[in-house]
Order: sequence, then structure tokens, then C-alpha cells
Amino acid sequence: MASDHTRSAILAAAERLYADRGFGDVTLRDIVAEANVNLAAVNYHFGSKDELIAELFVTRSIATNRERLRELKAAEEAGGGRAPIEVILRALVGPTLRGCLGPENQRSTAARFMIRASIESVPPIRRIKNREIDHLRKFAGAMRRSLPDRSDVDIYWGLNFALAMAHHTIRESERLTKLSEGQCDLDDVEDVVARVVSVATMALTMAKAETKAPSRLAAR
Amino acid sequence: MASDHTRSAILAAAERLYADRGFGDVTLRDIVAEANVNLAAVNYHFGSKDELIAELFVTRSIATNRERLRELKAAEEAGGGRAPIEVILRALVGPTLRGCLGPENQRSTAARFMIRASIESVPPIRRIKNREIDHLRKFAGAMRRSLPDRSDVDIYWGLNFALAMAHHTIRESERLTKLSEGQCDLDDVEDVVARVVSVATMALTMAKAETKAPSRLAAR
DNA sequence: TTGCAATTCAAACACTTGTATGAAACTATC
DNA sequence: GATAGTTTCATACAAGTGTTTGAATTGCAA
Repeated sequence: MASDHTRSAILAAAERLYADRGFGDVTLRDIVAEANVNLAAVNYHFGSKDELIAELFVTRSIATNRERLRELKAAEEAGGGRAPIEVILRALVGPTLRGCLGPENQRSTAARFMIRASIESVPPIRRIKNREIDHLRKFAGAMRRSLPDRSDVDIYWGLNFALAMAHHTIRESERLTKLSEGQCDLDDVEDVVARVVSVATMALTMAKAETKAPSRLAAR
Repeated sequence: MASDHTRSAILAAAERLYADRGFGDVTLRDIVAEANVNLAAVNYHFGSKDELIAELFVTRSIATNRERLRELKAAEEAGGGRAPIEVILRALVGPTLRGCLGPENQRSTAARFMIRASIESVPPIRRIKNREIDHLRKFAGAMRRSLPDRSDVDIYWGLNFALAMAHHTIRESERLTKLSEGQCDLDDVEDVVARVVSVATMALTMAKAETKAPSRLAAR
């Protein structure tokens, strides 16, 4: 089998470095140094830097999507085709939050890599990313089944806001800690998950009577 | 005064390009081409590329912060020291959303540049960014005055979520449009503002009884 | 006009990037 | 153990980056 030691060493090193420092300032030379392999190995095994990134993203994307869907599926079957909205939202944002926040040694390289990918949107990833929309559509479907009275538009907005809160909290966790002078405990991941899920649930279940009322109350 | 035509042409071109394409793939040569000036002009007038970016960011940061605070101040004075939470939130997220969404010709280069800066977090900007925390603290103060019964932690989380929804919606507007197949109308900016403000208000005013309840309902 | 400082310009520099090359080392099959 | 195919390696390459240089040009004061 030729022991693809080099190949997987490159993949692991690349994922770790990208997760830690972003795509912007990680060079092939950084990666091969971290992986203890020769510079040319990347092009030999993957063809190009972009193809390395693409493979990394595709692999992780499939894995985490399958993981999330499994959780969702289980919840829906347990509820006879309908899962409570909180459970759906928890399946959507829980894994990512748990993988990116909390005690350092419990964080998942994969989750952090995926967050980077969703943030920086480098060309090779942007080309593939449509896949994620189909994935989100499945969640939207489950949400619709869970809340048959809400309009599609409201469902999509709720989904959007849930992802917004989760991703932004991950991205800006340092700023929130600093702003709150440590009062917001981002190491208590389950509390963070609960907060995000709670607000997203409210967004999806509360009446929106006064939503459109004072259009420009504060417009100067 | 020597007619700083070149200087301001560079600033304008850089801001426009950065706003459109991000810091990642805009080179000095792109900027000077857009500004119709010589390549060396950037280093002559600003010292370095990083100092150009820093000046751009500082200028815009001061301006938009002053703008937002003016709106906030006015609202608080009109309410005798306390402004309704909706108005505060609207002052926080309204200008940015209006500047980045809506009809193309109404979008603001400044707002789009600031969003890029808050997303990509390039080194010269990261060094200055502490300033923004002080700015957010002022909003947190107003929110605390508006909702004296809420804990500081809840205030900070509400602030965090409001910014999360606004920024994420801007960043991922294209995806939301695609996901909802056009049903979510991101050109109707006032509707977007209303939705963000509405959810953030709920997050800040609703009781949080069940928040901490089912910690790992869906954990496999 | 003359002189001097500020500005512009074309060109080159030093450096980093991803990629390509061809020889060397290794591995497995006969 | 010789041989063919795979993998590794040091090195070079071409392109792009921000920056520097020193001469040309401009604008303004004496």
C-alpha cells in the first residue's frame, strides 16, 4: 500500500496550521516543515496547493455533514418525523461550537479548520462550497417540519441567525471575553450552546407583530 | 497644501478595492492603477502599505464611531437618559446594514470597507482594533441603562448576538439568497434591520428560565 | 529667471511564493 | 539480486510582492 505516511502527514499538518493561523499566512514551506517532509512532496501527492486545500475541505465537509445529519435524523426518528426545534438547532450549531470553544485540549482541529474555511473563503474552497447549501437545505426541511406554521422566509432567517450567532461567537470569542472583562465564560461551552439555541428558538417561535413597525425611529 | 490630490486618490482607490475584493488579493499595483498614480507614490505618501491600511482604518473607524454615538446620544437625551433598547440596537446595527446591503448604488464604500476590516483582520488593523472595544463598551452602557434589570453578562451576550446577526447576514447575504431561492429579500434593508433588532431585543428582554435546562439533549 | 524643495516617475531590488526538474533513494516483483 | 516503478530530495525556476533608488519633473519663492 506504499504506506501513505507522507500524504497523511501533509494533510494533518496542513489542517492544523490552517486551523490555527488561517489560509492567509500559511505557506507550503510551513506545512512541509511541520510535517517533516520534502517541499516537492505536496505537488507530488496532491498536484498543487489548491488541490491539497480542496481535498482537505471536501473530506472534512463530508464527514461533518454526515455527522450532523446523523444527529438530526436520529432526533427526527425519535420524534416520529418531527424533532423539537431546540434539538434541531442544537444539532446544527452544537458540534461546531464544541469543537471550537472550550478547553484547548478538547478543541477539534477539524471543526476549527471548517470555521476557517467558512470565514476566509479561499478560491479552491469557494468553488466547492455549493455543497453546503444543499446540506443546510436539509436542516431547513427539518425546521419546517418542526414548525409547520412558520413561513419559509422565517425559517431561513432563523437558520441564518442561528449560524450567525454560533460562527460570530467563535470568531470573536476573544473580543467578547475582553469586552465583558471575563464575565462571559466562553469555556463553558454548553452554556454558549444553550444561549445560541435559546435565542434562535425565540427568533423562530415568537410572534413578529411589531417587527416592521418603527422603520426609522432613530434615523437622524 | 500642495494639493494632496495623489494622497487622497490613493486612499479612495484603496478603500474601494479593499471593500470590493478584500485585503487578500489587492496589491499596491492594483491600487496605483486604480488611482492613476505611480507605484512609488504609496511609499512616498504613507511610508508603507501597512501604514496606508492603518490610516484608512483609523479614519473610518473614528468617523463611523462618532456617527453611531451621535445617534445613540440623541436617542438617550430624547428619552431622558434612557433610550428604548430597540433604538439602541438600531443605532448599533442599522448604519452598517444600510451601508452594506440594499441597492448597489446606495451602498457605502466606507461601511463595506469596515466590514472587510472586521472580517479579515489583517495585521495593521489588528494592532489598532482595541479602540473598537471601548466603543462597544459605550453601547453596552446604554443598553444597561435601558435594561437595568438584566445582568451584565446578558447585556454583553445580547450585544454580541446583535453584531453577529448583522455582520453574518452581510457576509453571507449571497448564500442566504441562494438558500432561500430569493425568498429572503436582502434588498429590503429596513426589513433586515427590523429582523435583526427584533431578535436581539427578544434575546435581551425575554426570560431565560429554560436556557440552561437540557444540556445535552441531542448529544449522541 | 533662478534656485530649491516637494513630488513624480521608471526601473530595479530583495524577498517570498507555488511549482518544476532531474538525480538519488527506496520498494517490491521477478 | 537485478530491475522497473514509486517516492523522496536538493535545487532551481518563474512570477509576484512591497520597497528603494536616483534621476526627472513640477511648483513656488526670491
